[in-house]
Amino acid sequence: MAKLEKVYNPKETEDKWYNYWEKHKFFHAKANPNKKPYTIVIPPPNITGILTMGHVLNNTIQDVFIRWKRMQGYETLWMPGTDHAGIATQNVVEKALLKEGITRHQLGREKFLERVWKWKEEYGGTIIKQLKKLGASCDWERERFTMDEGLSEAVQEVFIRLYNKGLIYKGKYIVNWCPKDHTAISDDEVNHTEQNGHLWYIKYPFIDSKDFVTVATTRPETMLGDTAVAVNPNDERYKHLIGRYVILPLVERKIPIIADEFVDPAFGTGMVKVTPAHDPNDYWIGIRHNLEQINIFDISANLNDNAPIKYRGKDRFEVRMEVVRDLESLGLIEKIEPHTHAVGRCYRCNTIIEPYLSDQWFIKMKPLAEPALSVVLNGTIKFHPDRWVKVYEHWMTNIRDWCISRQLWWGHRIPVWYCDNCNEIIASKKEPVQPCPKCGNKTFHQDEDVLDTWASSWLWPFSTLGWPNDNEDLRYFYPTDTLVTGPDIIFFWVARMIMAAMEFAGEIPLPNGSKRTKDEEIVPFKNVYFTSIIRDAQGRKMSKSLGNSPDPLDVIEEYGADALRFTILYLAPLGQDVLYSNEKCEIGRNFANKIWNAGRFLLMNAEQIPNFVYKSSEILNDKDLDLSDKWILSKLNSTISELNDSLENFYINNASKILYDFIWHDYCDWYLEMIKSRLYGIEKNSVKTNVLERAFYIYEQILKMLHPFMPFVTEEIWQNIADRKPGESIMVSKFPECANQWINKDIERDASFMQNVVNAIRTIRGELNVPLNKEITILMNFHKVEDEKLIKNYEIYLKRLTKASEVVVTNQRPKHSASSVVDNTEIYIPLEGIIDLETEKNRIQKEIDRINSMLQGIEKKLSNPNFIEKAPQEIVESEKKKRENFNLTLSKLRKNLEYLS
RNA sequence: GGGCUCUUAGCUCAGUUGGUUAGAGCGCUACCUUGACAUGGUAGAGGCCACAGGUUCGAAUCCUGUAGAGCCCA
Repeated sequence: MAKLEKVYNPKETEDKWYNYWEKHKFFHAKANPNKKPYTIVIPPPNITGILTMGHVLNNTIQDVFIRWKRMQGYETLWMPGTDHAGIATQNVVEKALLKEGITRHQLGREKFLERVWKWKEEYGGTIIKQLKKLGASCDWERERFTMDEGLSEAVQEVFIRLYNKGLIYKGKYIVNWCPKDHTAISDDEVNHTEQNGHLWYIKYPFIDSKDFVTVATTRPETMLGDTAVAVNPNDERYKHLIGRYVILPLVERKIPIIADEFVDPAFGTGMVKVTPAHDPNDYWIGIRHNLEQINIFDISANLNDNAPIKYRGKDRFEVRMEVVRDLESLGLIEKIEPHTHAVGRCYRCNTIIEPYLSDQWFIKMKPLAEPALSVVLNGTIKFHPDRWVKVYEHWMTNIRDWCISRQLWWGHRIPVWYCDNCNEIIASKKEPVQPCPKCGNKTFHQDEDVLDTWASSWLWPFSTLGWPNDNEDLRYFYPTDTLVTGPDIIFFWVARMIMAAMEFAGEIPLPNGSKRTKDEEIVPFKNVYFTSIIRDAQGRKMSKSLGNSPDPLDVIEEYGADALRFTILYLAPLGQDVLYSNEKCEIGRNFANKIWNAGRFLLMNAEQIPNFVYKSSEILNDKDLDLSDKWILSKLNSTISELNDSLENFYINNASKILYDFIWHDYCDWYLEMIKSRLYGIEKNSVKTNVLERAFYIYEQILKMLHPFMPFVTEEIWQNIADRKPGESIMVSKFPECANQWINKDIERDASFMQNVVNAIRTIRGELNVPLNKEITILMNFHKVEDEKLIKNYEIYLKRLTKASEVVVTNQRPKHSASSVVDNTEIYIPLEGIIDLETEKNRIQKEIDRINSMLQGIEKKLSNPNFIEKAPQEIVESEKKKRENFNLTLSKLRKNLEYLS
């Protein structure tokens, strides 16, 4: 049999077993009509990314579910892959080019894309390699990429169908423009932050008098694009001005004063400047009043030729100061007030967003949102924790159209062709071969823009399985079961996946070929688990600039992947943030070591019994059972049951605690300590064999339960405790099931009585400083004969666990002894010469006080007639029972105290 | 402005449908290298469950309000 080192060393085992699992294709799933499928799609990490603590949490949770279901006999697919991340990837490659002194424009679109693909081949797999270090049991043979041929086809297919359905349209609209990335971004890619700024009050003189009006603005530079001044139609102060004209200073443009409901009379002066091309609200005012839209910026937000000559080519913030100076010199600044307001920034590069008028493609979201909202509200899709339903509902009911075009080169090019002659729009995957339906021309050019990256990831749950092409895997593995993701992408991704699925997945045939009709057959997943956010020990978000994000690979190197996995699950309650620091991984490391050493203990004992060989078996050896065995089997089975319940209900953190407590405190602290009595005692070898075999069996059940959480150490030990054939693995063994017949509350009560007696004696030893090397005698005066019988039967345990030489039953209270009362059984430890009377008296007095205060609480309840009358009978009864017991205990304690005096 | 979460031991947090002696890990104190493990064992100290009302026989748990912390949306 194997010999284990004293301390578990993860470095020697992790890569070995990961390679073994891959070699035997344990991660690979195949459609199997005889089994139920269980599917998870990975939230595709960005190819520019490296593994973060957030990924560790997210993917560990997925791996736990996947490994657990796989062991339960499901055909389990964890679909992996990566996301092409349009802006991020383009930025990375552009930066690399810049080092060579070239821009992407010098290189040209085609050559640039070649470079991006080359970059992707070289570096794009980093995060995938890192996931393997973590132990992720993804089906790597199926790995997908959002720019794969198949996924690209899905994206084009969806665009064309939605376009033909009238749900995609193109138009000149004001969008969020990033002046650094030179692209539009969608509403939810803009982060709003409060910022200190100013409110400038600017005078606009009337065209026909020396008088003026005053407008207030936070962005004075945009006045160069103003085409009106607006007031609220109900604002009595300004009613008479409506229809008059003012001269726009610096520009000398004549602009009207108009009335629009949108204007808030309480803001500033109640008069606002209107810049339809550079403010979303002004844009709609402009549409309503048919105002001219004057774009004053170029794509970098420098002033363009629509601005007066002196400002052209200059940056927007430089021009802001210049405009203010120029207005001041003309005496047109009335005042400047400090003002805080929300400023939108690009989520990728933090540049301040410029509302910008441009040609963009949009998806009409309302019709897609309705069915997607109802499947969440009616519970077909469940969120964990469920409070996210409200957030989802709010967003879905106020949904706005999705700007899907991006002015980038890296991404899915929009499958739209324009007739070179008449600009007719034709949506098509390939260049049209038919002449233009409008003018008959035969040459076309494709739209220059690409699609938002999320326009491919929203199809992920079915595009990764081959959609739009029908196939067996798609029919079998769709829909997926659980999605594990961060709440920060609930709108970007989760909501849109549900919308896409409700629109398209109904057409996927069921495995038997029939049509999907029920919601639960169409939705992309049944459960969404929203993970916590990992913060540092001070509660700050992990960020590059703070340098407070540990590299998970360093952590794995130092503590082991199992330790990291277990620790992060142990720390992460559902829906709450996690405060993480590397030292906390000691929880997981120490736990792994504890389990390791329990295995080591069993193996060492196996050597002591002649001819003992542990043969792994699903069958429990139930010969020579005693209290400790029945107790641990009862505990084992209730643990299995609670563990499965916790996992079913997504209380994964609770699951980790259940395992920790059972393994450490029940199995190691009590059970292994108790079986030592028989293993080291005078029992026959056959008894020792039975006891040890059972201990091994329970241990193997433990390893299996723990495997989804700590895959490496459990595999390493599992392979060592018995002879395993090549190709066997704990990861494909059967997950423990609860055997109800072993759960026995009477046994648990008896065991806990004995444990309480042991604890009471240990407390005496501890508090009176009686070291373990000094053997003691235990005298007991029993309250119940059954308890007396019990202790007599199992006095070997009592002796071993308290280091006592004998246990004597007596009804005499000896002089100079320490005492305790457990379930009204009195325990005396004669300590002549050692015992400090004062210490012992204090100890007993403290116990008397404690019981007394509890008793008072109970008396109070029982003396309340309302309680007797209204509380359920069994509660009243149990309180009465408690009162009786406490009174009895108290009288015994008091007698003991008297006796010492 | 609207919405959501959190506030329990020195620290980080459990406490899943109201009745437990309110728990764990870390940290702290004392003792212990005993034939799995010092990455260990045994014991101990430490809590008016943020505050104020209310519902109830009974509230850490349900409701309302207040204060503080954080997040999301506009």
